[in-house]
Amino acid sequence: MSMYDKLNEQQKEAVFHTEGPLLILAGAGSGKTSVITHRIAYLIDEANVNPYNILAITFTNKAAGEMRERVDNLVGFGSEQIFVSTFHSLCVRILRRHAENLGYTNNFSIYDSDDQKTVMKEVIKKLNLDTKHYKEKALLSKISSLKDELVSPEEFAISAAGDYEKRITASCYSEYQSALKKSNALDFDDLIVEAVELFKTCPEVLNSYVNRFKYIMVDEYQDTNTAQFELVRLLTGSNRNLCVVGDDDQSIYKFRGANIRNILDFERFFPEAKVIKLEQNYRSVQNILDAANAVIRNNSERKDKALWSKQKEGDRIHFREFDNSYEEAEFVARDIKKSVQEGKSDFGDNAILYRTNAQSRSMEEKLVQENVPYKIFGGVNFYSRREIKDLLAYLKTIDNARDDLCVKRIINIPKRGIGATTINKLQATADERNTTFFDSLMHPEWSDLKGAAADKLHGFELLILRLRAMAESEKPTAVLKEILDTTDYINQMDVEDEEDAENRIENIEELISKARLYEEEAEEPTLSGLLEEIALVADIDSYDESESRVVLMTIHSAKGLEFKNVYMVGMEDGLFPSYNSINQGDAEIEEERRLCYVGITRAKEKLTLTRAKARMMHGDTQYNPLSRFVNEIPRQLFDIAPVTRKYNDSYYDPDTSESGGYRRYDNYRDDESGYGSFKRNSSYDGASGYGSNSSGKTGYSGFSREASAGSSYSSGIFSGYKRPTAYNTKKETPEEEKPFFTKMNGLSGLTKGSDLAKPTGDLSAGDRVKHIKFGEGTVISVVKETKDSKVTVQFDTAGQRIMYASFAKLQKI
DNA sequence: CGTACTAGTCTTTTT
DNA sequence: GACTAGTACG
Repeated sequence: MSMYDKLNEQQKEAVFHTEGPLLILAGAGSGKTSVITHRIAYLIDEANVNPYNILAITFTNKAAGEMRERVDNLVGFGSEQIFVSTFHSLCVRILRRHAENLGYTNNFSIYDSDDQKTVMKEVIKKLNLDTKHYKEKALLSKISSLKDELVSPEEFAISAAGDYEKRITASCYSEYQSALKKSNALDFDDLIVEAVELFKTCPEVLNSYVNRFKYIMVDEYQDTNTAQFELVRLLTGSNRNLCVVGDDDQSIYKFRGANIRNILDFERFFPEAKVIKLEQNYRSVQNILDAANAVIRNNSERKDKALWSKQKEGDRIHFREFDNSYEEAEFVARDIKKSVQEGKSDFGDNAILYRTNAQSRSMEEKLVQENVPYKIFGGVNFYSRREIKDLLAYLKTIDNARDDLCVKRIINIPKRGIGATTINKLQATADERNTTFFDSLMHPEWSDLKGAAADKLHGFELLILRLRAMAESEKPTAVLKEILDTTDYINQMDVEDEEDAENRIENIEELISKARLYEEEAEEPTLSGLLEEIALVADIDSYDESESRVVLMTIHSAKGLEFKNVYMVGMEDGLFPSYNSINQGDAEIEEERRLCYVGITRAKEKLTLTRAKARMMHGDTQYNPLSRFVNEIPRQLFDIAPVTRKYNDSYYDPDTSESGGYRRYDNYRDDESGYGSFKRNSSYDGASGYGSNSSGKTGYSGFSREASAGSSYSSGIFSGYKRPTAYNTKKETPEEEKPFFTKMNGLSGLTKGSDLAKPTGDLSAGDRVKHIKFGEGTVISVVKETKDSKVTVQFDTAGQRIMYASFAKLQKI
């Protein structure tokens, strides 16, 4: 029996079709990954294709790794030779090699969105534009979509000629590009655009890649934009062995430039293309599939498909409605806990999916309270934390001398007495002489700076030069440690309190272990390589399905994943679909609907939809009607059907209406008394017994993004918590490598003011206490330490925790 | 030059 | 409500 026997007819057809263009329309859960990996195996084993000639492009690094692993299991050897990568890392690899052809050096920096903003802000200033009217974010998003469509600054300038606003945008675009180029930097979009540019201007370079990549596969093809398509088209060359896999119903990245035409027009570009539809779903039970089909049916622009399954009917879809988001979260947390306790699932089988990252907060709070282990993906990026950005800016400065942005970021970190005045002078000189900022600071006399100011600059210059020399021979981690040592960074950080300091130190440790991991795994570790890897990771890349923790993420992030139990929370019009899409029109609603379809089809066995009648948004309470998508699901599929209502029902009265009515959206924003903005402040929260948050000013700020159940977390400050991290938690730093920071005075220099050591009242064993996050509990023991007391508390619902009294804000009751 | 306070923006989604 | 950038003042 061969490994291809378990494939169905359509899947086999796709696997065995090796020559010529192939479009696979793969419905959700139709065994798409299996087809891709088997096809690669078939190419290697049966069609005698050299693995070296295969290129597979995926959406995330995680998907790339998985694909390689699965191919590895199918073919005996050679899978490491396959080039599996994301669009962005593929382009970086190519560009590093040929950067000179485009006027960059091969150690170019990659700018993230924060960097982009900084650059654009300077552009706006330089062009003397009104900062009130011209927002860097809006300009950047416009520029980004131009790049997605491969429109150059010059081309856009021509098309903008007659339009004043457009002309302004055009000049910003052009200035922004030259600023990047001067800094030897590329933004995310440039990676693709410049690779295409390279191929168009250097046919011999393109040729070398066409010769190498004789067989190309693109996963999640519905999410490619015009630039990415062009790249693939060029790479395919005359080989024409391009296989793309996608599902137009799962296209959810239009806002990022994804062009649905790429899928709809594939056959126009490749008239000889074979098209195969995979319509049998292997993932979900029939009820879930029926719900998904019922929702997506309401979209008009789609390739016709009919998902079917041989699976059993399964559970009904669960629907629950709550008064507010706290009750919603509490239900989900308890429902998961119950399911695990009854042996129906493992924590890791459960996923909580939401439309916006902000919704993770209330979920997190209740999960902590119920002692449910979880992991949140997305949200604030690990690498955008201040201390991490600082250290990376040092590394980038060392790596790429032309990166003005980074130099300016760290020139006064830690404080060296080099202020805005000096920086402005140096920048002016740099502009005048058309050189880099660093060059300018090496010659203070150019800017008429002497005495103390010049000395300080000289000191900084020497530091960077020394570190740069060190980087020539030493590993990135050694350089990183040297930076921390010489700048005394840890002790110089200005921190809010000890907890903040702990947080940041852990983040820095995390960065070091990430660098160490990179050094161990990379064939040829370099500083540029490390920085590149950091720039291109996604949070989701660290998802490990073998971990026993509830997964929290946006529906966008969940694409491509599957879970036994899925909770889709916040099913409210205004949240999902979002206000923006509702105001914009049908195309946007259809995209939201596809998102809903993606969410539903993540579930294998159990799908639970929840909705809160009242929800805090932007600081005030919103009363949103039930999501229209829930109404699109036939009521017989639910265990408890939602109260149906018509779209333009009478207006909503929170006091009398049982489950929310529906009001038209026309100008809801202008009409203060209208839909959506009933301010009732804390009275509402108070009534439901969840008002605690308004009093504690720290609110959730000390909250972790990762937690684990059980008592294994009983050492270290703020036990029970792990800091936010983008990394695989399985790879803990080995114990013996940890003491790195102990030589630096630890925390002693960090503690600011005396309020930290102030006792929270004398606690002793047996006292009943209340904690802002864990609720009530009993003190087990109190251990006095030099500055503080370590208190062990047995919480009624959140298990046993050890915490420092002064930070825990324990209230005696 | 550095700090502390204020005002504005944000929350739709991300490689 | 939370975070950030910008500004006024010491």
